[in-house]
This record gives sequence, C-alpha cells and structure tokens, in this order.
Amino acid sequence: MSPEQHTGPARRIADALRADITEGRLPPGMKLPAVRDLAEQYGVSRNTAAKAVTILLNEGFVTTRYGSGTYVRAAYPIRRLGPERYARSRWAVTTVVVGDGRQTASREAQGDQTQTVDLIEADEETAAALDIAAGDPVYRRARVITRDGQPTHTMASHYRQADVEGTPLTDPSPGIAGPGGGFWRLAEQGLAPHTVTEDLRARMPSKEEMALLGIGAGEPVVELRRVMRTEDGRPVEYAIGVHVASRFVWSYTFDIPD
Amino acid sequence: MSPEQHTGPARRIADALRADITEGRLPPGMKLPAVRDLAEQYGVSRNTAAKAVTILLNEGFVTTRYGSGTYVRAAYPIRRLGPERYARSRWAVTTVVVGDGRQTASREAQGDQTQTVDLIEADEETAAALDIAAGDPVYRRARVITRDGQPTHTMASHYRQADVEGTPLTDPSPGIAGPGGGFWRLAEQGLAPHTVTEDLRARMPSKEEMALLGIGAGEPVVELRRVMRTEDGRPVEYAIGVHVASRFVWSYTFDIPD
DNA sequence: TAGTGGTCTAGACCACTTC
DNA sequence: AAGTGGTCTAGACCACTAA
Repeated sequence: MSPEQHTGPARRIADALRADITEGRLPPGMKLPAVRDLAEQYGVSRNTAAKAVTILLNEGFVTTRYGSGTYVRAAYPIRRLGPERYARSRWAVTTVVVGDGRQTASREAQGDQTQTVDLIEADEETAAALDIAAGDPVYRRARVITRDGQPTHTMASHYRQADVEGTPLTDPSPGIAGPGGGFWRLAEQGLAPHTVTEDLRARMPSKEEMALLGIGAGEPVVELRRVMRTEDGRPVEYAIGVHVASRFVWSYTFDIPD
Repeated sequence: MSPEQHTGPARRIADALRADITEGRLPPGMKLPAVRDLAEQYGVSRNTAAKAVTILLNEGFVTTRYGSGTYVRAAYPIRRLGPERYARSRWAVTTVVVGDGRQTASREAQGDQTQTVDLIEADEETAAALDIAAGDPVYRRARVITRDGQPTHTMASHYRQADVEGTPLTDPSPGIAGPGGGFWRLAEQGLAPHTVTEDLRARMPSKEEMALLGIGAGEPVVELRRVMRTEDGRPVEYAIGVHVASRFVWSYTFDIPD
C-alpha cells in the first residue's frame, strides 16, 4: 500500500537536506549544492541526487531555477481565515498608485493584486449560484493575490451584469477594489452582502495553477467557492478561489443546530 | 519556475494515459499495463515509463500497489459536510452487533468504525483546547471511519478525564458511540455541546496516514481540529480528524460580522 | 563559455504480491 | 516461481542562466 518500503539513498539524502533546512543550517534563500556535487558528496549517481532534490521540490522545501540552481524556499507565515475577514468595518476602497501610474491595457498590478475583468456568459454552475440562467452575461473579476512577493491565492468574482454595469467593479484599473473593496461597491448599489456560504475542498493543482501560484507538484491547493447574499437572500457574488494550502488555515465557529 | 521546459517521452506517455482515463477508455479500477509493457509499447526505457506513471500518481489519477500493478483510481462519491451533521436531532446511541459478538481486546470493528480508547497525558495543544494544564489526564477515543469498504477519515476525540470517567465513552466496545453517540453521552453528563469551532488545513499525508487511509502518495488530506463547547463556553471535546480530501466538501454559512 | 537543472537509456537488483 | 512496482548506476545529451 505504502510506496516507501525502500529507504534508499535518495530518501536519505532528501532527509538530510530537509533536516538542514528545518533546523536552520540552510536558511531561506540559500543555494543548495549542485546536483553533481551532491552526487559526489554522498557517493551516489547524479540521477539519485537529482531525485533527492525532486523529493524536496515536491514537498515545497526548495525551488529550482533552471540553469541557475536549487534554493531553499522561504517559510511563509500561515494566515488564519475566519469570518472577521469579511467584517463590514473592513470594507474600504483602497487606492493604490502603482509605478508611474500608467496603465497596461486590462492587466494591472494593483498593490498586491493583478486583475482582469471580462464580460462572459455564465456557465451552469455560476448561473445556479447567482440564480440566473446559463448563458446570461456575468462580469468576472479575476485576480492573483500576492504576499511577500509570492502568490498565495487566486480569486475570481462573478457578478450579474446588471448589478455592476457602470460601476468601478467593471474597471480593471488599479485603485478600484482591493480587499473588501468589492463589497463596498456592491453596498453602494444597494446590494450589501449579508450572508456568506463557503464550500471548501482540497486537491492537487493543475499545471496552470502550479505556474500561476508558483508551487511544485507536491503541494496541494484548497478550492473555495463562495456565494455572497444580501439580507433578502439574493445572491450578488459568486467567487472561486484557489489557495496554496500551506499558507492558510480556515476557521469557523457556529452553534449546533436542532 | 515551471518545471516543464522539456516535453519528453515521459510527459507524452503520461498525457496519453491521462487522456485514456479522463475519456473513459481506462475506467476506474482498471489495471494499467505493467511498466515494462509500457516501456516496450512506447519504445522507451523502463525508467521513463515508470516516470510517466509517477506523474499520474502525483496527479492522483492512479494508485500503485506494490508488487501488484497500477490501477485507475476509483471515483468515490463526495460527501458534503455542513453544520447539520452535528444536529441534536441526530444524536443517538447506535447499537451495532458485529459478527458473532465476540470482542477482540481494545480494538473492535463497530459498524463502520474501528476504535481504541486510551487514558493519556494532555500535550500542550490538547491542554490549551480543553482549557486544562499540560500533562493532565485526558481520554482519547480514536477511530477510523469507513465507507463502502474504504477508510474516509480518522477522528480522535479528547475529553477531560473527569468529564467522561465511568461513562460508556471510556469503553472501546462496540455499540457505544457511533455517529453522534459521543455528543449524546456528553449530554447525559450535563455537558451537552452547544457551539463548535472547526479549523481546517490541507496537506499531504504522512506515511502512516497513507497506510491507515489506504491512499497513495499523490492524494492530499484535510486536517480538521474541532473544539466543542457547552452553552457556557466550557470546552468538552477536542477532536482531530484526518480526512481523505477527495471524499469531502466542507460547507459553512454565516452572517457577515460588523 | 562554464555551470546547473532536466531528461533519457540500458541494465541491474530489490521488495512485494499472487498463484 | 512469475509478475510487478521501486530504486540505483554510469554515462549521455539537452535547455537554460549568468558572467
């Protein structure tokens, strides 16, 4: 059942290097010995040394730069996500001026976000969430959220076209949304979110997600689907996020129902 | 950044097999050709064929059974976990008679569970959760929950010794707890759970978890930490669960705070 | 140009399952 | 005993980076 009946040289080398990393002898950013050197040091073939590095890569301890070297990955802090992150008191329109302020078409660095806005036709799932018909037009605002220079998650918000048409939410320029900004803008339309439903599942990333989030093949992601509703129960936002699992904990508190 | 500068034979074989799986030509449970056969079919070395299989393993499309073969992973139904699973109306003491009713020491199949009970000293974390001192005695009731013959998650409940001493919760025999049974027993002690706090994080499984849950190296798990409190806010249960990620979705609904 | 990561081959041996 | 997955070696070549 378990695929580790052997404990060959590759695992032993990986274990040694991992210990060097977790115990601080190889600090974040430090370059590891070249695969050829590792092979010589440990008296194994190049293949085996490379496999040891691959193990650490998959575990997320190192990143490799083609043609440059293998580097210890920074140990990022874990962010705790509770209901308070949606608190009304945090809604605000953050204005961030980036660089010289010039815009580059529909894609723009915005503080810690990069975002695009499209008008698309709702697929079955989005339509069901927003209580509209499949094929109806929806605005999708997609962004990659970064922290300490590393992507932590993607988030794609979907709105009914009529709900946001003509508002800043359809404008991909910087300074529009930011954390909580989307909720503020909805509130301005008389569509203030009141209740949230979040569905979470964990899985392995696709190749595209690996590239977008800068993670290795061995690092899981958490997919979050969120529906925001007004006090009347009318859906106003459907968002899909893909989070690097190792950077988050989700926390929920609720009363036991009858 | 991306590890796919090359598109060598290994990836091509993996792509072909993945397509066979996703398009139904290789249905769930089906055995893949042996690595040696794949190598011959595609005219590559055994190493390369094995690497192709490893790619699919990491992506979660197949599982490998040492000495037996490589199999397309079964698609199990996904269970949705919402607050209603804790509903008072579902609390009950389920009595299940297993086999001929004979017991085997402290380990006993119980319907769909296998459980053990120990009296241990609380570690820092358990102590903090149960609001006691580290080293204080706690009962730990650990079980593996199975569905359709496959383990889906483990769950280890911790109780203050005084809360459950002398109750059936310290008895590992069958017919004691079952789903909701633990809450019922606590309620009998005047310690009915009222609020729940759940923390979720996703990660890759340890070797032990892989064996216990019957999953391969490419399948993530979700670790759930749950604290149950009475209406007074007094903690009565601290539970740690490890779930096979692909078999669950967690769902939470709450109001936006001020 | 030199250094580094990524991949492949051909052959070998080991660990485990199945019969 | 036969079949299968897992690992290792020794050598080779390719793709990319940095000076």
